[in-house]
Amino acid sequence: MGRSPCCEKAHTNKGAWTREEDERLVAHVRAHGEGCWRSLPSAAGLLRCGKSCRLRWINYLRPDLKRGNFSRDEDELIVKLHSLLGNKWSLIAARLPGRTDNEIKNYWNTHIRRKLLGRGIDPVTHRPLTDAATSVRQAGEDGAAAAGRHLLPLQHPQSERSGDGVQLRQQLPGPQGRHARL
DNA sequence: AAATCCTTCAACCGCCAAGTC
DNA sequence: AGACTTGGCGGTTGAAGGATT
Repeated sequence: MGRSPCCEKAHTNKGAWTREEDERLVAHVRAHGEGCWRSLPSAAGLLRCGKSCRLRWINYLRPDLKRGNFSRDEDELIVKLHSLLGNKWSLIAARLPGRTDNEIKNYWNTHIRRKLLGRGIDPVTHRPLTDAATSVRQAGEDGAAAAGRHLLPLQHPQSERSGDGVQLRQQLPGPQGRHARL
């Protein structure tokens, strides 16, 4: 289709945000709200791509973020929601006030997933590993040792993106639809 | 004390769906 | 109706810091 790039990459900064960039972004959003992310960088005097600004705001700068360690309740809720929704991190995040999809995704991959594997539970199916022959085979290669980074591609393939777990979502209260947010 | 390995998490990438013209 | 733009999502990467050897 020939999409235009989201920004002029040659003229944007990448990598970690500086304090000054954070301050500019926060000041701009406070003054103008979360408007058009595409035009925000130039309006705010930032050499960043709009996507990058949005991500930085949502995952780090938003004032209502909780941050800090996950409580036991949150931990259990994430597992429960994941068993219902799969890797729908934004939907899971919508039910955890003050948490972001990125934060939950990271927490899942670094903590919960390993914990479930340690308990002999398949983190994909949420069933005992011995029950799911295929999963066991995968987990054998995967193993607890691989619980860290570069995990196996999780299930819920592309096709599910379009389906989007509508039925599952209807079982739960709260925001609905693909763009349900906090 | 230095080197190496491991873990964490902020940030990026590519894709898709919705919205607009 | 369809081309195009934009926002948003999930997967992945890589730097930084901690743990281990």
